[in-house]
Amino acid sequence: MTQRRPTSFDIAALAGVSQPTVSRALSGNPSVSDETRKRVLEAAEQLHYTVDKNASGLRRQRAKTLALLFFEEGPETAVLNPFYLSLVGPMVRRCAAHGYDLLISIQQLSSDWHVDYEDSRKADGIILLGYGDYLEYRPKLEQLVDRGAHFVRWGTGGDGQLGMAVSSDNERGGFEATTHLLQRGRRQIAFIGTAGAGFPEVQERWRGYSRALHAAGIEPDSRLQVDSSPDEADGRAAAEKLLARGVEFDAIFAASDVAAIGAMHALQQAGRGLPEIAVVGFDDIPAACLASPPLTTVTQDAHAAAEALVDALIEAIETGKTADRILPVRLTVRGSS
Amino acid sequence: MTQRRPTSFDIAALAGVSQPTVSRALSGNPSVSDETRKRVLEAAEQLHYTVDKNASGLRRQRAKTLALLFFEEGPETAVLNPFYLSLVGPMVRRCAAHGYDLLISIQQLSSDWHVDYEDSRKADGIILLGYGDYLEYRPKLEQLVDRGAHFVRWGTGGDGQLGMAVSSDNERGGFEATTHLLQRGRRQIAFIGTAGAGFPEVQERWRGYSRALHAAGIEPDSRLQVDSSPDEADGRAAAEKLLARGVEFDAIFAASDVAAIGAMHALQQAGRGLPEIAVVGFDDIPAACLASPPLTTVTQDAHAAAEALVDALIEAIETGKTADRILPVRLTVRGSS
DNA sequence: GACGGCTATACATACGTATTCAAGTAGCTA
DNA sequence: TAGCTACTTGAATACGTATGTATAGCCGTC
Repeated sequence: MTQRRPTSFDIAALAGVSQPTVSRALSGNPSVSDETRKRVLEAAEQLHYTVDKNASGLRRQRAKTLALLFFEEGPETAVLNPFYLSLVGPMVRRCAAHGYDLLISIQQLSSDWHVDYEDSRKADGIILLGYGDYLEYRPKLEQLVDRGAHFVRWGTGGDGQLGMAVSSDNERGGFEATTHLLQRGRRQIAFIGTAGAGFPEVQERWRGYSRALHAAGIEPDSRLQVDSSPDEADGRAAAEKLLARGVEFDAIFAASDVAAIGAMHALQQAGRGLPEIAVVGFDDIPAACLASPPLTTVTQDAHAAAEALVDALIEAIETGKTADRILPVRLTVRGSS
Repeated sequence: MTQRRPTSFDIAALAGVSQPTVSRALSGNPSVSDETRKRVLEAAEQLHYTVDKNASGLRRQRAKTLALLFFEEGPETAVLNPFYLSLVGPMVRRCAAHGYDLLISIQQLSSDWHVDYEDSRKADGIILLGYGDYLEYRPKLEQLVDRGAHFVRWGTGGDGQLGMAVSSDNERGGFEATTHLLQRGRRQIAFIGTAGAGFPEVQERWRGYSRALHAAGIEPDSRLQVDSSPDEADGRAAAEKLLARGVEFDAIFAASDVAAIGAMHALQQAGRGLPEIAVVGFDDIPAACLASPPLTTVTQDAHAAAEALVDALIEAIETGKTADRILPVRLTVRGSS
């Protein structure tokens, strides 16, 4: 027997007040007397009343919901980036703490995602997660700005980029990882990752790597750099390429954990794993400590990242203030170095 | 310059019809003439009109949204189960294909999650993800049923359980994994996992394991079974316990990948990894193929699982039909066996 | 040619909330 | 006691859509 769910009128009747008073009491409006508020809350409790999201959103033109947008370049079957996935939990919790819901969506780059969410009032703001160069998406971001939409993206900010950005201190991470390897006595440190244009984060990591080498009086050797996307097979191929080149190297700094793990596999297969060649990754995905040896890596704090993204977006929505944020990183030393 | 977003009245004015006609034209109501529908669609396109979710949901008392509910037993910092996380992507896509949105939420077991979602009309149905025994939550599920809520859960169904269930064929998976090890010539196969009451899935996997042993004329040995939760450290501890018992064994079947990887680490540390002791896991989490050696495991098809959950729930919402679903599993042989 | 049946559209309304505005009450001063 | 303020509460309304009911036009039939 499913009875109709209670409305604010039912609460009002039970508490002996009017519907507007119920609304005010529940939303914390200070003009309601303590005594009345107490009666209303009791009535609401008793009837298991909860505010109707649709009605509330319609009335106040705000959904109290954020949309999390995963960019996707490959086919539909692609696995989502594990670091991004690890942000989901903390984001949901942070949203809940602010009284927001989180809506998840995956979008092909080619689609009309820019009209989807903000427009249909399902969400008050958008969190964009996707590797790559945001310049490519600039026209879409411009549309968002035109429509007065709020959004944050994960990635490097600065230099005329649109909207807010939250990112790790990639340069610092690259510097620390490389310095760590130098301190371990490594001298010929290879870099796996696509440091070219279009991958600003990897580029920053490379700059940190380069700075650390210079600080130790070493000139970066272009023969020790191999392009690789964050992908196990790609990392493996990159390491094989390095081995095939015949250039001596005693360590690898990979711009992503997944590539680092692939590289370790290739090294082990060639019989040149530890202690001959040390490996350091970047990201600290959950699988990093499951690898063997467990991967030394630059930890991006998923909690901090998730909270910064959510906080920045909600602040923009509610106060209009916008500011980029750069999060500290930390080297996590495990067995692979 | 952010102008007001267009409503169905704006479209109506532009197309020279009434607002109801716009609504009918856009929702595919057959009583609208083709000619009129065409004009309406053009006008909608021109103004970038999209239906207001809140108003629509309020009017039709349906949100066109599903809620994905992660159960959580530990502290707030706990990492979400990787298999569940890998369902998120496919679920989102499947929901989108049905015209639904997906809302994500994490709930402590103790909280009032049962009133949250369905009740506030944020979602038309709930997908429950969480290890453990649903009997424990029975009172909450009963409340959901009482209120006429729709929900599916991932886990074993049957025997008087409430609501719909979708699960892998756990018994079959256990059987295949064990048979595979037997075919590889292994005879003393240990089982890592809590097979007792309260963990019906693990229990089923154990039954498959047991059936395979019997089929080979082997009696399961209770000294070869160790409890373990799906956790790296726990799996490691379980393997150490096995080693300490001094009972001979030449293979391990672990009821979860994470425990299997932990066990492999313990074995390697003790110098008793491959080829001495083979390991097979269950789940096929993304990290399984990153382990070294890559883990042989029982693959639960995340795509199929996600689609089955979403399809079952939407069918229940829209047609009222409910039916449990059991998904086939498949052994993925990698290096660890 | 009147009437029934059919099609396509318009009119009116309801969904449940939040907020504006008005009104009522009590407390206080002159 | 009149008048003013501060504090609560209620009445009325709007948010944008979907749908039940009514209406207008049209065709065909006896």
